[in-house]
Order: sequence, then C-alpha cells, then structure tokens
Amino acid sequence: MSKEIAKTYEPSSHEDEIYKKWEESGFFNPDNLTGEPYSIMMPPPNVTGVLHLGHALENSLMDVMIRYQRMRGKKALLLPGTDHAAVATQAKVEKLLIEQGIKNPREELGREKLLEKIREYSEQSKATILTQIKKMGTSCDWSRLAYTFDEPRNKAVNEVFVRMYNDGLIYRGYRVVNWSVKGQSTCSDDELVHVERQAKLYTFKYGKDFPITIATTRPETKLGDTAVAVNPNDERYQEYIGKTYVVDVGAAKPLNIKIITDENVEMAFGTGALGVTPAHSAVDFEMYEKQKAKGEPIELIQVIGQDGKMTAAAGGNYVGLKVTEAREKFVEWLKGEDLLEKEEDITQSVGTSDRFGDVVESLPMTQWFVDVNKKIPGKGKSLRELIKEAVEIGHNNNPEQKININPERFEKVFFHWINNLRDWCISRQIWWGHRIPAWYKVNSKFEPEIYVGETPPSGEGWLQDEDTLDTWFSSGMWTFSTLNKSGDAEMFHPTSWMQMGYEILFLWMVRMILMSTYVRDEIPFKDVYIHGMLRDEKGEKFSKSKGNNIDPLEVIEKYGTDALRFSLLNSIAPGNDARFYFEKVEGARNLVNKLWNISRYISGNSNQNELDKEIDSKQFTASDIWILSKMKNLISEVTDDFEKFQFSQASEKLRIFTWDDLADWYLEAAKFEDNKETKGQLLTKINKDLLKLWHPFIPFVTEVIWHEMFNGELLLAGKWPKTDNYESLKEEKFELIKDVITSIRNARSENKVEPAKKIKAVIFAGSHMELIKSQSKLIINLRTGIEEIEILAKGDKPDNAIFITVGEIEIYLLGARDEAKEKIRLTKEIENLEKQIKIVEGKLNNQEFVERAPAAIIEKEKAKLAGWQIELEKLKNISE
RNA sequence: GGACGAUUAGCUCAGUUGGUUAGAGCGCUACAUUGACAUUGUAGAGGUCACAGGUUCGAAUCCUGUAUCGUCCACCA
Repeated sequence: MSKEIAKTYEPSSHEDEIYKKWEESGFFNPDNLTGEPYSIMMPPPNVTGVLHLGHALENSLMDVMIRYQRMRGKKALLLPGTDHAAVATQAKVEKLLIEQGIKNPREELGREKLLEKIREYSEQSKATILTQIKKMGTSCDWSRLAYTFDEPRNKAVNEVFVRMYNDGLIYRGYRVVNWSVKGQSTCSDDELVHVERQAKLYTFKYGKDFPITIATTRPETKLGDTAVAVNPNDERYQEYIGKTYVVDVGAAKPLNIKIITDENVEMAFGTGALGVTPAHSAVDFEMYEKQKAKGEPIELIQVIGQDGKMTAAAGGNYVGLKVTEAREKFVEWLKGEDLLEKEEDITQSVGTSDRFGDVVESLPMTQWFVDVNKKIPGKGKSLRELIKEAVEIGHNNNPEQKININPERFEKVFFHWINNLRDWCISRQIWWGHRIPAWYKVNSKFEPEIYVGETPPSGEGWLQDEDTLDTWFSSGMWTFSTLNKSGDAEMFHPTSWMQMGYEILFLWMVRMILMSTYVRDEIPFKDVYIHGMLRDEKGEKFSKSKGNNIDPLEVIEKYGTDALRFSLLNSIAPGNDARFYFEKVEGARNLVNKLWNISRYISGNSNQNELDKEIDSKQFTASDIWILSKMKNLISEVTDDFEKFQFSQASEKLRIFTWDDLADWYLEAAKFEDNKETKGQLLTKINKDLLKLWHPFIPFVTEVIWHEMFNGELLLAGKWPKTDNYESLKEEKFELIKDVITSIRNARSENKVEPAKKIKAVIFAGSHMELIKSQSKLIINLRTGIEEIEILAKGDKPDNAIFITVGEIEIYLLGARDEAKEKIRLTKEIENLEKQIKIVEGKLNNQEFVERAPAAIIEKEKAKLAGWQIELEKLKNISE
C-alpha cells in the first residue's frame, strides 16, 4: 500500500472497478473452480419493479455464504435469475395502463398487444434488477442467468405438466374456486390474504313453514341454496333428515331444500344448522360432491356470475344486481315476510386477492388442478406424502435426502400446514404466463376431444387452452430447471442451501419440494435458512403505499455496499424480523473505515521483503502471544458460526477482534515494543487472515486492501484461513497487563487527575515480578500518564498514594491523590467486593451446592473467592 | 378459534445444550485535539432479564399459567 492512500476509505471510487475485476476473473463461474460442488439458487426476484432492502438482505445472505464456500475450496455456484411473476406483473402493468387512460387494457389492446406491453415493462425491470444485484457485490455466475419465462424454463414447464397429466396428477375439473372479479381470474388458496372486517350475521328461515332456522353473512347466496346441513348426532333435527322442502325465496325457480347431515357442522354454533350453497362455497361444494357419491344428490345453482353480478338463476328481481345490492334486497324481503329472526354485528375474516385486492368470490368453474392426494403411479405415495416425507424422515426414507429447516421451529409450522393441504388450482385466466399445453376440438361425431402434449397436435381444428399456469408452477422447478447446461443437474442438484423469508415458506418452499421429489426423485435442497422481514425503524413493513421504501442503491451511494451488507448481516437473528436504521449503516461504515486504517498502518510498519521469512517465535512478546491465540480462536469460531448459519454472530466476533483486540490493544502496544521485524511479519500475517475472514461480509474493501497490499491473486479466490497456521499458545499474561493498565486509567479518572499530569507508579508485583518488569514500557506508554515506574516484589506501602490492586499485584500512584475522591473510590470498590464475596460464600456454605454441583464449578467459585478475599484485605488495610 | 413467536439498558438487539459480577451498537455523562483512523481515543452511568408459580445445589435460559404485542393458519355458517 503506497503512502498516498487516502485516510478514509471511499467505496464509490472502488466498487464498480472491483466488481468488474471479479467478473472478468472467471471465479464467479464454478466451471473454473475445482473441489466439491456447492450450489445456491437465487430466489428469483419478481420483475414487477425494483429491488428493495429485503432483497438486499437476501443478496447479502446468499453472497456471504457462497463466498465463504468458494474460499473453503468448493466448486461454488450462485445462480442468478428473475421471475416473470405471472399475476403480479400483469396486475402491475394493467394498473399502469389504466393510470395512462386505457380503461380496460385487456379489451382495448387484446392478447398480443397487452403481452407486448408487459414484456416491455418486465424487460426493463429485469435490467434494473440485474444491475442492483451487481451493485450488492453478489458473486453469481452470470453465464447461467435464468428467467422463469424463457425458453429452457418453458420447455421444463411443458414437460412436467404433460408428465403429471399422464400420471393422473393433473386433472381438469368442475369445482368451486376462488375468483377475483377485478382480475377476472382464479387464484389458489395460498394467494388469498385474509382480512378482518365487520359484517352482519342474519338468522332467518326460508319460509314460514320451513322447520329449521339458519344463519348467514351472505343472504344473497341463499337464492342458490339447495340443502340444509345438520350434525348427524343432533337430536333436534333427527325427524327432518332426508326430507326435501320446496321454498320460494324469489329465485328463478322454487328451491328444493334437502335436509342432509355433515359431521363438520357444529351443533353448538348458531342454530346448529347450515344453509348449503354448493355453487358459492368450497365447503358446501364438498357436501354436494359427497351427496352425489352417496346417491342422494342435491342441486347446484349458480346465482353469482364471473362479472360479480347476480345471474338469471337468482330470479327476475335480482338478475344483474351487484352482490351487495342483492344482499340488501334479500334482507328487505326477509323482513317483509317476517322471516328474519335476528341481525347481529360480527367480525369476519374474508379472503381477498393478494394481487388485485378485491374480495374473492367462490364460483363453480372448470379449471386445472394438481391432485395432492392421489397416489403417484409406481410410487405408491401421493404428492402430499412426498413433501411431508422429505422434511420428516428424508426422501424415500433416506436420511441423506432430508431437508433441514433452520431455525427448527418452522418445521412445526410446516407439518401443521401440510396436513391442511388441498388440491392446487393451477390455471389462471390472465395472459402473462406459461400457456397450458392442452388443446381442444370437437370431432366429426360432435364429441369434445382433448390433447395434452409438449408440442401442438397435428391435424385441423385444435385450439389451445386460453389459460396460463400459476407462477409457482414454474418457480417450483427453479432448483433444477435452471440447471440445463450439460452435466449441471448431476453436479449441482440437490442444491446445498436455500435462504428465504418465512412469508413464502408455503407458497414456494413446498412447491419446490413437490416438483423436485416428483420430477427428479430427490430433494431440491439440503438446508433451508429462514430469515425474517426487514422493517423500518418504527417496526413497520416497508411498502409503496406507506411511502417508507428505501432504495438500496441510495444507501450504497452514501455509505458503500460493504457498510450496507454488514449492517444487514450483523443485525439479524435467524427467523426473526429486524429493523433497518441508518445509524446501523453509519456504524458499519465506520467499521469498514477502521479496517482500512488498520491495514494502512500495518502496511506502513512492515517490510514487504520480510514476509516470506519464517517468523521467529523467540522474539514474541506477551502481546504477540496474546493476539496470536485470539486469532486462532477467531478463525475456529467464525468458521463454526458459518457452518451453523450464524452470520450475525460471526460478524460480531470479527468486529470485536478487529476493533477492540487488534486496533485498541495490539496495535497500540506494538507501537512501544522493540521486536519490529517480528512484529511486521506478525502484523502482516494477521492482517492477511483477517481480510480473508472479513471478505464474505465486506467483499469490496477487503479486496481493495488486498490488492493494494499484496498485489497478487484476487482475495475472492483466496483460501479460507486455517487454525493450523497458528501454534497453540495458551497465554493470559497480556490479559493481566491489560487489567493493570485499565485499572490505572480508571483510578486516574476517578481521582480526576489532569490528563497532562505525569505521575509516578510504585508496583509490588509479587510473583509477577518478571512479567511486570518486561511490560513496564507498555504500562508507562498506554495512556496511563506514568513517567516513572518502580517495580519491586514487595515493600512498604508509600504514603499519600492512589492504591490499586489487581489480584496479588499492588499499584501505588504517587502525586495524584485526591483525598476525598480516592476515599469514595475505595469505598465503592470495597462495597462491591464485599457484595460479591457474600454471594460466593453463600454458595459455598450451601451444603447442597457443594454436594451436587460439578467439581469444576466448585473449584471455580473457590478460586474466585480466594482472589477477592486477598484484594479486599489489601483495600481494607490501605483505607484504614 | 388454532398454531408459532416476541417481551433483556433510554433506543435497536445478541445471549448455542442451565454455571464468573447478564453483553454489544447507538444514545447519554466527563475528559482527550490529530500520533493508522475524529468515520478517533480514554473512563463512566444505566438492567428485579414482562408478571406469577414450579423444577433445580443453581434459571434470562427448562416447565405451567397470566398479560401485552406480532405473524401465520382456519369451512363458525
């Protein structure tokens, strides 16, 4: 490092250049690396906009991991990509177009033109996202860049669809689905956001002569009721079960209401009877199916249409009305007929579309589904069982193929969830997405025909299904659909590690397990690391509507990428939410600068030519031995933390070593020690390994320093430090010296001694005579304000001195004592010691403690007590 | 309604199998003025670990319950 190097590190003048160097080096591409494969698939960000701080956190997590693994000598792959995010993107672009004055984009533009608009938008968004990923310093292999909607991924989607169809796992069925009127599309159960709202619960009868009272919050759907369900064990209704009543509530035709039984009806709730509307409730539809299977069918009457308005079946008074209008009208009618018995306010949770925002309707429709309960041919297990097995005992009961969820508590949530899994509706009526590979035609005998295949069928008259696939169908294959380069899948799958936020655990993780275990007969990843959400400083979610969004690029511009990365990684605990503070980033920036200056100092105080010479351990001082043992320990702990995904703990240990141990103690001491040559070698060795340990967290600054100081190969491809490179030196001598120095500083401060005032110290070192003598230079120079020092084994205590005791060592500071303040200080110390001694004595006098506690603990307590007792005695002597 | 978390210093948070006087950053107080770094240094104040029980020689840590907050799930019509 040359002398002109700036006093402060300026990220913006290095980062782009360094990233370019990394890219050009080829080390981002595992083809250029050797060793055991290690792979991470980047969860592809949606091309709905730009990246936010949450993405910055994810990029930091993935990159810290992949850099660590690369340095560990692995063939490391971090594969980047983006997600076309079907509904989300179309909804977004449609919204933009509406803002631009196009009232109904689908009608006005048509399929091809609208798709063109969406493609344009998504390409732009994609470009921005990729730039942002680079700005974060993410060391991913750009030669393998993937997109969920590009050709290789489309091929994979079609292949898997056809295979599942042929296995009978995908079926086309007429069922009640969630329908977003606003988006004119279905959505799956997992895409619903439940919102609490106020509603009215109406209790009524269909007619004067109807024997059972029912309750509902959706009176308008009652126009389509065809049954009343009661619990089979409910004695109140036994006599009515199986009977059918004809009622006229104003629908197009009088309703045939059959009294049926269902075990899920709770006797205690309301009247214990439930009006069954097969067309507009998933639960009721199930009853409809059950009745059909039993041979006692009930009718299905659809009274709400896809436009959210009442159908003709709802009757002349209702047809064409919005559901809310119809509701009022029906209630009016009930009142008029004196059928309404009760009207009460309740809070209700309703499902809304996560992308379009409207309350979804339940409508019966023909859609495509994935059957999660059907046995897979040749497997004897259902998809649900496959998913569960992979987390519970390992795929195919193979422990090597077990997915570990970290932190573990999310496994509980997973099992709870998997038991409630229902068939997955995968067809969407939007246009942006993978078109369903199914074709229809009517043959010469006027029978409908269907063809499902990877390529269009030959022959005339085939029309492809208009619908597209749920976006998770393609992103579920992400761990392997991305590995389409020859040999990649065998090399890198199952992937090694996957990080994700808990909010998409069930949306995404489960689908990846489903796809991978079914298609590849192996798990998608071995370890899942769940992180929490990043919130603003008030603890609120970042969102556009709140206007509290922060652009990572802004933060980077001001503080540098390293500072952003460190502040994010340092403040997260697995699975827990964290708040983002600019103060944190500022602190991180200061740390980066500290490391910069440490290196700057070291490079100025070591001779490059001596680096290869063997370090002469005979020249070691107490501080040398101390820092070397700290360093050895640091390497082992940081490595350990990485293996346990404890990133924030690793970074914290590095921070403490760097700032407290190295900068504040070791470098300060080094200034006053004589073994300059050895020191230079040691400093360089420690600096090198420290830069390596830091590199995954703060890649830019470490690479810049590395380049300035060592000029050799890139730190990116450096070898992770080994503890073996450090001798096992167990040494606590320097800790004692630190203690002596800190105590002197403290006593000066408490006595309010002027900083400039020089004082004399007399030390009775006892058995530490030799050590204290050898370290006297440090005791004098490290901000203790001592100019003269006298060291004896033992002696008569000097008068009028500040008295300090560090274990058996006695220190007297002459010429600085403030009678009153010293008295206060001594009293405080004595009180403190007495308190501690009392606690330990209490423990040791406790018969049960002595009998039952492990010997090591007891020994520790005894040693503690003995030390304190000596100190206390000395303090008492002096204060008399 | 169910499940899962959280509650530790003024603020934001660590605390890995129960064992020194419970830690850090920021903030605060007093001091230092450039010596690698003022994006700095030195010293200090500040906590009944939400509450109540229990297990244990010993609990922030394990168990039970309560309160408050948060998240997810759910077919109370």
